Amino acid sequence: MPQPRFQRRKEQRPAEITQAALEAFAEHGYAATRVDDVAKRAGVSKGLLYLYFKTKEELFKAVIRSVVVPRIDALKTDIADTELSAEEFLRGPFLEFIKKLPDSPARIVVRLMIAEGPKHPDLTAYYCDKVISGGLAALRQLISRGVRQGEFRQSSLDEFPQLLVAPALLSIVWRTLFQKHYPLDTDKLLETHIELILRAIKVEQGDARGGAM
Amino acid sequence: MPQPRFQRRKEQRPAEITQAALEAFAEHGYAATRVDDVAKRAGVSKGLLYLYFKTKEELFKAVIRSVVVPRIDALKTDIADTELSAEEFLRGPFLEFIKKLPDSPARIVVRLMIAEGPKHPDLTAYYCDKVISGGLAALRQLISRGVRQGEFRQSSLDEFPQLLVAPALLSIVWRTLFQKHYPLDTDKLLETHIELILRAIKVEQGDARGGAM
DNA sequence: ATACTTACTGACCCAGCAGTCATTAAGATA
DNA sequence: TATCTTAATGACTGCTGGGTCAGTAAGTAT
Repeated sequence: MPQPRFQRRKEQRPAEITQAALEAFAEHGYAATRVDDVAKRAGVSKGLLYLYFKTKEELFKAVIRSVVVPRIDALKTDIADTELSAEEFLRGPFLEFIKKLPDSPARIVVRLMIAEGPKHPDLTAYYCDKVISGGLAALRQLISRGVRQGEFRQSSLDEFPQLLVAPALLSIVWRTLFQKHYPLDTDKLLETHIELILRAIKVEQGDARGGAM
Repeated sequence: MPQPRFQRRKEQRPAEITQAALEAFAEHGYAATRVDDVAKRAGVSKGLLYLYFKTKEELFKAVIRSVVVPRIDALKTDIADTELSAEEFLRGPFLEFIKKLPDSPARIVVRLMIAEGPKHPDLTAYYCDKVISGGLAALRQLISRGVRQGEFRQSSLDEFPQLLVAPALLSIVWRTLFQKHYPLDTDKLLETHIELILRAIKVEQGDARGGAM
């Protein structure tokens, strides 16, 4: 009794296809990936793919959205709900969060957004709104809390929360381009960064804990 | 009397073509740019372009090289030759240097490298060697000098000079993607960053810990 | 069973583009 | 001026790959 040549699985198809597309885009980038290749990876015909996604561009947007939404929501609720002090949060959950980025699908999304973003203004606006504004607002809130509670001195950091994540972006880019030519311990880099920032913004106590880092 | 239909200008052509290509790539990215469009921008026929560059990929590599080489050399000699103290150098020439990046062709090169780098290992190796290693070594040297002369305390920063330029990378990316949705004063961001880093690594006054560890 | 709906297939179409080459004319040489 | 070299042209080609659609068969209702 032969296997049926295919199964009808209307529900799962879109997710399977975006997952396959993510992998293909990760390897070749958007422009150089053939729709046919995505379909093959998903174990599906090209025709079916076009049944779920009107164009290659629509597929691209769906891929970005599928990765982006869950992650940023996690960080936002983390910051809102935590019991930790601002410093503890930065050293703990926040550091863990940015450490994971360079090996997560976020890496692929960042590369895709940088490469293709300018050609897709609506997608960029969406990304800006969902990821950037939301994420930065959450960080700003965290820093303000630190200032309010006397942990941190007043500084320009709450005007530029981007500075907290800049090294994460660098780590992501490094991983995609240089890691094998020029290895970099991104975990340690990110730890060092948090350490430096905290040293710069913490209110000085009389403690003069000036040890090397 | 009509203008001659074209002029023979063997010397200038390559530079004109790479310049045109840079502009075209900046607008559409590498893959989506047609060679014909580059030729038109350069005021030249496609055939001529192929006389100077064997393939589109060769043209791409030439573009990257044409932008990258002069800039990084400038920074390296600056650091080697300066009379300034390390702190003065960071606040002065270095800050100026990274402030210029987000509006310079470097922005385009960064985008192109992130998008296409993984597909061109030899180019990435070249870039890594010329730009990254060189630039980072120069920065490491600057920091070490600061430590040696008692300006800076020993820190992990000289292990990760990347942290000095991470916000510049972020500024570049921000400019290419979000600037019009979500304006950012990158100059001020970079100033803030230098300020924070210096506060973190400067030996505190009255603190006599020198170079020895 | 039988009829019916629709998820799914894959051969096909054709626009668009990298790369070629026979031809043209700018400018050097004498 | 006549001759030669080669920078420069642009029409042409072959192929790649996005997108289509007539047909097929999996599942469902009766």
